[in-house]
Amino acid sequence: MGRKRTKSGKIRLAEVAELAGVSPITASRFFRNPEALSVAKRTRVESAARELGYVPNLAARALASQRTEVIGVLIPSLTNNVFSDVLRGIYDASEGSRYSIQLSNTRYSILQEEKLLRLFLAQKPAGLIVTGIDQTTESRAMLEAAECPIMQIMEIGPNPVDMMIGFSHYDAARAAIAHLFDQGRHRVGFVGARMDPRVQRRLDGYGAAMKDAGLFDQRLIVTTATPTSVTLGGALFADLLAREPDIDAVFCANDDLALGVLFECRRRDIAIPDQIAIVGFNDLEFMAASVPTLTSVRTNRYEMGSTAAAMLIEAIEGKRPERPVLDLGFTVIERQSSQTQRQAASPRAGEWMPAAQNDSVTNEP
Amino acid sequence: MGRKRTKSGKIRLAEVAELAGVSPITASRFFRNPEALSVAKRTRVESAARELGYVPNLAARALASQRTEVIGVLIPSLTNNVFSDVLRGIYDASEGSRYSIQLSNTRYSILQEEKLLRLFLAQKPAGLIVTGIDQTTESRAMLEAAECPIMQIMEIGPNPVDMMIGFSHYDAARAAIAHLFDQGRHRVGFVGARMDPRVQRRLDGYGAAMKDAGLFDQRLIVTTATPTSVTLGGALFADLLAREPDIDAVFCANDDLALGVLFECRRRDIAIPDQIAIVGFNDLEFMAASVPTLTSVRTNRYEMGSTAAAMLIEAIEGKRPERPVLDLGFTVIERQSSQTQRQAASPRAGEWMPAAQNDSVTNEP
DNA sequence: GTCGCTGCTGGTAGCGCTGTCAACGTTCCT
DNA sequence: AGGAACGTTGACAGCGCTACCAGCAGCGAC
Repeated sequence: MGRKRTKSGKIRLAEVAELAGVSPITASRFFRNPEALSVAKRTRVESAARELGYVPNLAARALASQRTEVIGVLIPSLTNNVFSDVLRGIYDASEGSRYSIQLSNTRYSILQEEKLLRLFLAQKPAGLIVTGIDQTTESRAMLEAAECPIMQIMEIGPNPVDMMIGFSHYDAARAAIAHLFDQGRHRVGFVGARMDPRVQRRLDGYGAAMKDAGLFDQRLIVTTATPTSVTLGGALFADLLAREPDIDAVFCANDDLALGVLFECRRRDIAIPDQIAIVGFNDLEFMAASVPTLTSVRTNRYEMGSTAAAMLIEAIEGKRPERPVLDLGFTVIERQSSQTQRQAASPRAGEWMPAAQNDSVTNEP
Repeated sequence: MGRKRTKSGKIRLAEVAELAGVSPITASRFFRNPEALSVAKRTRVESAARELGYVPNLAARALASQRTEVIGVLIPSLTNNVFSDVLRGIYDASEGSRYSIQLSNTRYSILQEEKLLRLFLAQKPAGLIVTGIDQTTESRAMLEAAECPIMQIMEIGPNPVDMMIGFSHYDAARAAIAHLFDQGRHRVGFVGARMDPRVQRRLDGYGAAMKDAGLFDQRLIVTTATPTSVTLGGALFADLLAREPDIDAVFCANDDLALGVLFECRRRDIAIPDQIAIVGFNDLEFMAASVPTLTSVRTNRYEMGSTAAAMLIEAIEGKRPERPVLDLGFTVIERQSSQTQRQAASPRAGEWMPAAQNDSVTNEP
C-alpha cells in the first residue's frame, strides 16, 4: 500500500474500488463494460463512484489502453457557413457518446492537412473525419495505414479510404444548369471564388452541362482564387457583365456570391429574374428571405456532419456499415430569382432529387 | 532492461535517448525546456529525434506531469458567424504553441455550461476560455477554484474570475442610438432575437439612450427568444411596423436581423434611409455589400479570439498580463442605411471609438 | 464423480513520461 | 587553495489506469 488518496485529494479508481469492496480492475470494468459485472457488484461500484464523485482520468486510461477516445476532424475553414453546419452535426452526434472531438483547420491546404494528419495519427485517435477526397499521396498512405476508421465527408467519389458521406458536386451543378435551361436560359455565366476541389467540380458540372447543350463558352466563366464573400460576388459579376453583357443567367458557386450578384443587379437596375436569373449553391438561410428570393442547390450539411459522426462511432465500436459510401443528395430549390414566368403557387415547386436519394451508393471499394 | 522497442514499433523517448547517448530524462528535458541542456546534447537529441521520427506520447506526458496541454473553450453556438470569427482567432493564436483546443458548445444554456465545465475541469486543462460573464453560482465557484488561468470573452463587466476580453454591449448600443439621434431620428425601434445576456445588454443600452432623450416607448421594442435569422428579422420588423407605423429607424440586435429588415423594406417599398434608417450589430461582411449599404457596429471578433488565446497562453506560462481586463472597443460604421442627408465622400465617415480605445480597463478585481 | 465450460473476479505488470532530488563538474570568489 | 555557487545530468519512483492471464466458483454432461 503506502499510497492512497495522494496529493490534490483526487479520487482515483482505487478509492472507488475500496469503498465498493471490489478490486480496482473490477471497478475499471464497470466503466467500460458494465454488463460484464454481476448485478450486485455493479450497483455497489456505481453508488461508490457517485458518492465519491469519481471522474476517470483520461490520460491514464489512454496510456494504459494504448488508445484514445478522440475523434479527429480536419476541415478547411472555420469561417465558412457550410462547415459550421457540418461541425454542428458532428458535435451533436458525438455528444452523449464517450468520444470527444478534436478539431483542426487545414485552411484549404492539403499540405497543412498532411501535417495535421501526421500529428493526429500519432495520438492514435479512435476515428478520423477528413474533408473531401483530394489528399496528398502521402496523406492517403497515412490514412490507409491508420488503425482507426476514417470518414471522408462533403463529397463522394471513387476509391474511398474507408467510409464516405457526401454528394456529387458535379451532378448538383448539372442539375442547377438543367433547371436554368428549363427556364429557357441559354447564356449562363459561372461565378466562382476560392476554387477548392469541390468548387472546381461544380465548375466541371456546369461546363459539361453547357457543352452538352452546345452552349459552352469559356468567356462565360469568371473565377478567382480569392476567398469568397458577398462583395466579391458583386465584383466578379461586374467583370462577367463587362465581358459578356448578353448573359441571361448566372450560376454562383455559393450563396454568398449569389447575394453579391443580387445586390450588384440592384445597383445597376437589372431586373431579376426578367433580365438575369440567379442560382446559388448550398441554400443558406438568407436565400429564402431575400428580395427576390434566391434559387439555390440545397445540400444536407448538418446531416452530413451528424451522420458522419454517428457512422464513425458505430464503426469504432465494431459495427461497420453495410455500405461504406453514402450519397446524401441535393435538391434544387427553385425560387423567384430563376423563374422565368410566374409558376404554380408553391415557391418551392419542382424539387430535384438524385435517382436513389437516400442510399444511392455510387462507388464501392 | 527486457523492454525495448515494444509492440507497434513506436518510437519512445528511451530510444531517442539511447541513440543520442543521453539519459531519458535529459531527452525529456529537450522537448520541454531545451535551454536547460548544453548545446552539444541539445543537438544530439534533436538529430536523434528527427532521425527516428519521434513523436511524444501526450497521454503519458499528461499522466506523469499531472496536467494537460489542452485549452478548453466553451461557446454558446457553432452556427453563429460571430463565434466562428472568434474561434478562428483562438485557433490561429493557439497554432504553433504546444496547446491544443478542446471546443464545446453550450447552446446558450448556462446549465449545460456548468455540466461541461465540470467535465473540462476534471481533466485539468492548461487554461479555459468561457463566453460571457453570466455563469451559474456553481460554475463561478468551480472557475474560481480552478488551478488554471481562465479567460472570459465577448463581454466585459465587473468581477472577472481571472482575465477578461471583450467590450461593452451596453455602450455599443448607446453609441448606435446616439448615431441615429445625430441623423435626426427619434422614433427608433429595437428588433432582437435569441435574447442571450449580451443581446439583453444591447437592449438595455438602447433603452437607456432612449430614456435619456425622453423618447423611450416600450412598444418600440420587439424581441423573441427564437434563434436569429434573416427571415426572422423581416417578420419581427413587420410586427413592429404593424404596431408602430411611424417609426423612422430600427436598431437591430445583429446583422442577420438587419438584412431581414432591409429585405422587408424592399418588399414593402419602404425607402432606406429616407423613410426608415437601419443599424445592425457586428458588421459582418455583407453589411458593406448590400444595397443600400448597411450601418453596423463593428466588433473585433477575430481579435477577441486571438488576443484571448494569446493572453491565456502567456498566463499559463507564467507571464500574467499587468491588466487582466481588456476592452477591445467597437466602432459605429456609418453607411447609407442610416445617413439622413448626403454626407462627405467617405462612406465610413465618423468612426466612433470608446475613450481609451485599446486598453481601457473598466474594472479591476 | 469427474471433466470441461462459462461467468465473474483479482493479481501482476506495465503503458511512456516526468517530478524530485542527489550528484557531478565547472567557475568564481575570498 | 578551499569552498560556495551554479549549471548540467541522471536514478528512481511513480502518475492512474488497463491488458493479460490465472483462478475460482457454479453448472451441466458424460
